[in-house]
Amino acid sequence: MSEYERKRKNYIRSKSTQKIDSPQSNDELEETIDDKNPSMMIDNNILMTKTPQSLDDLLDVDDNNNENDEDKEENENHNNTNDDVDNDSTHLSIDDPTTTEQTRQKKSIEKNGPGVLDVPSPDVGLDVKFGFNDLCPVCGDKVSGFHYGLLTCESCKGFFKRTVQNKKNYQCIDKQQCQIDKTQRKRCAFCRFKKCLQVGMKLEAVRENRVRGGRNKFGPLYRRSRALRQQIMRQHFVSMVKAQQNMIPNGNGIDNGQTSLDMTGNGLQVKSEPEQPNLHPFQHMYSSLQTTTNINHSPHTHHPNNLPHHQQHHYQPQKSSSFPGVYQDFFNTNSSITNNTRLQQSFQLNPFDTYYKNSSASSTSYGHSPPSLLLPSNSNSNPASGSSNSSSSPVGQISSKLLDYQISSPSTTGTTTTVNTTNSTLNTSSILSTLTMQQHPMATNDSMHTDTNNGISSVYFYNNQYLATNYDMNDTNNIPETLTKLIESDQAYRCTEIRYIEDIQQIHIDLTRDDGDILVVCSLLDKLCFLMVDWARQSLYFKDIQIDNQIKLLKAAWIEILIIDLIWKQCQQPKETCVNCIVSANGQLLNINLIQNPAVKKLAERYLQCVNDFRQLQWQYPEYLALKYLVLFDPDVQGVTESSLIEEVQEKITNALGEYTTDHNNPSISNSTSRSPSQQQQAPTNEQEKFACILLKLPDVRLIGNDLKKFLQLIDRKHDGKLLDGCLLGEMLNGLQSNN
DNA sequence: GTAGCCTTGAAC
DNA sequence: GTTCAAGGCTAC
Repeated sequence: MSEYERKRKNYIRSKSTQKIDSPQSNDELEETIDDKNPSMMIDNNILMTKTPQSLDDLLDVDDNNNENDEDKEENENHNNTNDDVDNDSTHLSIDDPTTTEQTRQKKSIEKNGPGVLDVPSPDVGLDVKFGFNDLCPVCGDKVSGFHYGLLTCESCKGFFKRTVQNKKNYQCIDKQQCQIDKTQRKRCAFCRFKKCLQVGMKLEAVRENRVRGGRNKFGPLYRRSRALRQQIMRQHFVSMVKAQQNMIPNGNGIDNGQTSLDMTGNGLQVKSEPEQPNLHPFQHMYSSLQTTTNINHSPHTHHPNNLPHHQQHHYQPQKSSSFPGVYQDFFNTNSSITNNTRLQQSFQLNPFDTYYKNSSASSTSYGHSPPSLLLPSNSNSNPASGSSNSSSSPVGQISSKLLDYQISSPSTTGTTTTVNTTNSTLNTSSILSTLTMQQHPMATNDSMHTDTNNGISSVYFYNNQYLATNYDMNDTNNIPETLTKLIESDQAYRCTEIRYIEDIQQIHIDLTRDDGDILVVCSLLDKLCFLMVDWARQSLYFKDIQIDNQIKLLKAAWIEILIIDLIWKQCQQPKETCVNCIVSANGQLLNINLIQNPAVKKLAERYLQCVNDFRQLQWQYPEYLALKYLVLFDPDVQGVTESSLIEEVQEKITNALGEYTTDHNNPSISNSTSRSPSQQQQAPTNEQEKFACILLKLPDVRLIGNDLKKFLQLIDRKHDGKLLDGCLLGEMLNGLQSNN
């Protein structure tokens, strides 16, 4: 019997001795509140007195039942209190879910009246407890609880503990890419441990002094993880309920706006077994989200230098360390645990580093001059091109021109806006601070139409790179309001962005150069940073956040947003036209076979794989936008003070994305006629999984972003920090440090 | 070495 | 007092 089952039985046993009508304890209530979005609580209260009018209503009912394991059962018991449900029925929910479900639905109808059906508890209807909610992200075995930062099985917990405590040094006899699952997890300890780290298990949670008992400092993070998990479960549940609606006879498969599940007279219809989803990806998504929220932005990052003093000796990845080998390899290859690359500079771990040590002669010259960058042809669009700038770095000097232009660009509104710097402790010498405090020149319709000869064609040309070829802007049917707003906000920005596009498009990258044309690449990235900040500071919701928090969010998310933008752009190109090529932001096709640095080439290959994965998902413009916002609005970013507001936005967008993917993933619903032939050939993704699959790509994006950052930092270091000195890219690369 | 179960104790 | 995520124990 697993620990989980034992606990479950113990729990049921303990419940059997409780009074049925015993009130919920304060602790339980606090935990319930703590794990939920406050808005959900309000909705739940409302739901107590009204008929659910939408799936969201139903969802919130589900949420009421959908606590973490014990909490969930707790709620079930309390929800059933009025029904005088005995403990046998609770027990039956394990052994005979069908019977229990029928009973539950009957009781639900009796309790709520006709037309109101409680959403089946995941425990009995969706088998969440034994589904994606309980699969170890490392091996897929059954989860036994939170261990070292995330939900894992007992064996991986033990394995992780043994490895860290005993300073194991594993080796992989293959290519360090072994499949880790329940049956094969013993085969390769190296890859198993690697996966443990990749999914987010925390080294620092293993106690150096081996003190038993007690709780650790991750409590709040664990709670947040639970909240995220519940959020995902809710979305998943919406997908299934909607899919199920479409399958119900006489349901017409059409959402006529009356989305409440009126099962009057046939309460068991909903019992028709929901299509059992492939649940495993959700577990990975969950762990990925944990990775997203807990690793890189967490104050408890894996990085050794962030560890408590008493644990530091565990993680000194220096050659003389008593803890060598495996950690060096993982710090080297697993960027998910090495966000703060600057702190790693004392040890050589990165393949980029090795390469550049071996090829220093080719990487130190600035001899190649990118004329389009250093001397923007359109001097009119750069009124401050001759401005003074203290930056002496090549990229910094280039950036200053765009920065000066942006700072000096007049507001088209003709009004003066006071920037909200309340409570701000900004370092106004920072480029990012300066940019975020700028009043944004809002778009006007004129900006699209005044220049008939150049403007519109450019706008269309440019927008065609960003707007989905398979997305009809006029088709706003079934688009959640939140996403509609995002789209409007994004479109407004695209009109202003045109000012910079020409400058970007003039860039030319020559990959055949010995140095990979790194200066030009950095310059392009630097400009993209400007555009990204420009985009963010006028974006919906982001404008409402204090500027110092805006800066922190941007510094945490910038590279992932850039990568998502690039991937999106590439996805808009027919696959056949860019085989083995990266579609650069300047429109250039970069053949990765021309990349000479093997590490960079490998990174490029991973990027293209990621692009391919997104292609297969057939993600659409609203989904792309939502993903960017989800990356940007990360409440776990270190030092952010408006976490609840940010989390609120995150949840809002998550819900909207879930709703949209459910409504638009069905090829018959989405605008399949406008898909490219290559897209039509792609097998449509299971509609119940698309939401998860999209979010599942975020860890990949993060890994690619982290490796890219490491690469850029190494390049900069190779040039004594002068390559990116004084430019926005350099500032972004320094991450949160400069802001703390 | 693995993995299931047990014990512990700080946080709640 | 309860919870739950640590470490420990031990059969395999």
